[in-house]
This record gives sequence, C-alpha cells and structure tokens, in this order.
Amino acid sequence: MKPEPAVKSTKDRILDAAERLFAESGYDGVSLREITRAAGVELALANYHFGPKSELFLAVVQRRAAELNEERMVLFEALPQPPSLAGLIDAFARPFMEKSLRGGPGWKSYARLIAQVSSSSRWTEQVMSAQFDTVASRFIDGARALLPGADVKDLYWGFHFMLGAMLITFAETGRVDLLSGGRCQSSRLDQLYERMVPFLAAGFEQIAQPEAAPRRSRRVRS
Amino acid sequence: MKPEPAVKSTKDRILDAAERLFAESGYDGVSLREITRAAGVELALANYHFGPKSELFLAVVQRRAAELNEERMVLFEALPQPPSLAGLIDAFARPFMEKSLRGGPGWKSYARLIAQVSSSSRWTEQVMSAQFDTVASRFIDGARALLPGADVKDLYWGFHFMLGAMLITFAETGRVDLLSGGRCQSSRLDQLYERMVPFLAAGFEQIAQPEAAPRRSRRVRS
DNA sequence: GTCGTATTTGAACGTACGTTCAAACAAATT
DNA sequence: AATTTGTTTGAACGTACGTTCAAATACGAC
Repeated sequence: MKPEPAVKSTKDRILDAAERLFAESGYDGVSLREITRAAGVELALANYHFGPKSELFLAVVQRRAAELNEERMVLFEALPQPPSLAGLIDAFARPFMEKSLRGGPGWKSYARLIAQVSSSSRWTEQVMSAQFDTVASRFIDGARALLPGADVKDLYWGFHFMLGAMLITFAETGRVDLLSGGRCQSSRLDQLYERMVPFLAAGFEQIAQPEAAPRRSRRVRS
Repeated sequence: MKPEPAVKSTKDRILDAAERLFAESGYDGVSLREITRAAGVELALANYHFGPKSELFLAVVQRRAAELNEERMVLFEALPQPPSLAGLIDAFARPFMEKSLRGGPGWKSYARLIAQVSSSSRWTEQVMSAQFDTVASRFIDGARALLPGADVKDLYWGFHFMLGAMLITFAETGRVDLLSGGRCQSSRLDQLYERMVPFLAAGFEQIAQPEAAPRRSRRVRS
C-alpha cells in the first residue's frame, strides 16, 4: 500500500518511537530522552527535526490523521444515495477499525493516543478539532440528509456519543476484558465492530425521532 | 447533604487542589509543588499525608468513587421489577450526571479526571476495575435479567460503549461545542442527558437481539 | 574533488522534579 | 505543667527534564 523504505529515516524512527511511548504514558509521561533512546538516535535530533516537544507530539498525531481522513472521505463519496444509517457510520468508523486491526503496531498506538487526546481538554482545539472537524462535519451533513426530520443538535450529540464509544473501544485498554472475566477480548476488533455499528445506528435512529427525544427535563420512568 | 466543615483540613485542601490540577493536566502534567501551592500548604505535607504522588492520585479518585458507587447501588435497589432498559441505564448514569451538574466544581474535575483515566491503560486495573467493577457487574446482571435472550458478551460490549459515550460527554472537553459552532453546549448536561439515555437504550436493545447482531464478518451494506 | 548544505554528535545549560529529614510547633493526654 | 503524639516547616538530596550549541560528519551539486 505504501512505499515503506527498507531502512527508515531518522524522522520516522523518532515518530514511531514517540507514537508508541506517548500512547503508553501520555504526553507528560514520556521524556525526549526515552523517545530518542527507543528510536536509537541522539537526544538532540528530536529538537533538530521537530523543534520543541509539543511540535513532535503534533507531528505524531497529524501523520496518521491525514491518512485516516482521506480514507474516510473516499468511503463517504462511495456511499450510495441515499446511504443507510449503518453505512454512514461504517464509512466513518471502518477505516479506523481496519487500520487498527491490520495496519501494524503503529496504528494500535495511534488509536490509544487519540483516545487519550480526546478525553483531555488540553488537546481539544489543537488536535481534535483541527484534525477531525472537517470529516466530522461531512458525517453530520450526511446524517442531516438522511434524517431530515431530526434536530441538528441531536445529530451532533449522536456523533459525540459515537466518538466516545468508538475511541474507548479502539484504545483497547483491556477494561472490558477484565470486567467480563475474559469473555470479551478488546483485541478482536473485527468481532466487536459488528456489534458496535448496529448499536450506534440504533442509537442515532432513536435520537433522531423528534417525538422520541424529550426536550423538557423529565425523569426517565423506570 | 454532607457536614462540610467551615475550614477544610489540610488533607482535603490537598485533595481538592490535586483533583482540579490532575483533571486539567493529567497525572504527569502536574507537580506536587503546583498542587501544594494551589492548596496553600507546604510541599512536604503532600508526602506526609498521602505518601508518594501515586498514592495521592489514587486517594483523589477513590474519594468520590465510593460516594458515586453507593448512590448507584441505591438506585439499582430502588428499581421496579422488572425495570425498563432506560431505567437501568438511568440508575447507572444519573448519579454521575447529577453530581457533575450540581455537586460543585470538584465533581466536574472528577468527571474530567475519570475520562482521562478510562482511556489510558495505565490506570485500568488500579482505578477503573478496582473502583467500578462491582457496580458494573451489578449493571450487567440487571441487563441479563432484562434481556434473557441476549448473548452476555453483547451486554458487556454494550456497557463498554455506554461508558465511552458517558465519560467523554461528562468530561466536557468542549469538542462538541466547537464542532457544532456553539449549537451544542457541553455544560448543559441535563439537556443532553435526555438525549443520551434513549440513545444508549436503543443501542442496547438493538445489540441484544440475537438475530440482529451478526456474528460473521460481514460488510455493512450501504 | 571541492564547496555549501544538511545532519549528527556529545556535552552542557539552567530549571524543576519527587522525596527525605531534622527541627519547630500545636494539640491532646496524663 | 510535663509529656507524648501529631503536624508543619524550610531546606536539602540526587536525578531527570527540555533546550541549546559548537564542532564533527555525511551528503549533493557542480
């Protein structure tokens, strides 16, 4: 798929090591010394190629975000008109799932990293909005066309719920493995993906029904 | 609700400051010096009262987790037999929502903190599983009784999706505010809660139908 | 092959980190 | 009032941090 040179450049070695370590311990939990040591290069090279640490972090995120977004856009364009709700969700989620499953360890690290980024307000603007809002808006547009009766706000919230479910799942923290006593395996992304998409599609359908989403503060009847 | 002394103890001052700062910048993004400075106490007091930094972090998390779990258990016991699916979800999610909305700034910080903890494998066992698995299992039991035809694995995954949607939402990162151009407001937890519970209930219902959750790897038709 | 640019090296800069400790102080017990 | 126990103070410990820089090496254009 990619030309993938036999021996990687210094820049790529640093990016790969940084990606893995940032995913494991977060931005502040990793030092440039650990990163360059893992990459097998001198400390000063991180600064030479990427500038300060924060820029290296952004470079790590941007590298794969671009590829991910391209693929999502391709799938959006390939959707039949009108698409199904599940198809729309699939077009957004599948590239991430496929790459996380078959794209190599770098993509697994990236998934962990994005999950952490998404739940911290620190990177919301610089990373989440900057990298993903274009594709997100494309998703919202598709959903609006598909569910014309729905309040747009509901679609934004639905997208947000979807993102939360998706990112925590692809992060593979192992939580559900522990909770289920091994019955569920985070690593079987393909299996659980078949559960996730219908779950989210049903949620969207529910939330998009104007009469089904009560606006007033009303206790949910038990 | 609580006796809340007029002047807080040193321990509580440190816990409050640590909670706020950990929520803002994560475990490694905050120093004990910043925490004790914000708390208005000497640096060495953090070590005296809590031991190493990691123990302080755990103390921060445990303080509110205990209260949250108690309240969830009370709501579970108060459910009618059989409860509705939305009622079961509500019993799990409402305490967090209510406290996040009306429990003061400490609970808002706590919500942000738990969201970060939940998406990092670093704290999965020590925090997420240790603090929340008992209540989570209680939820799963309730769902099993309610949806006897469902594969248990589906219920675990549904719970996981719910957790992802819930935590990213209560974290109030502001992402959806930015994406929607201000049409959605993360801070209006009560409004969006009325959207979230039906969304999740519909997802659970969908996923729990044995024939509706395909087991084989099959492309979602668009 | 020589020159100009790009990359790599190794060391150092000042600053901040978590943790420890003896001494000072406060509170409670006899 | 004396003694014990629990807190607080202020300073210091050794280590690690991000960043910088001049010198050394590799590389591409001519």
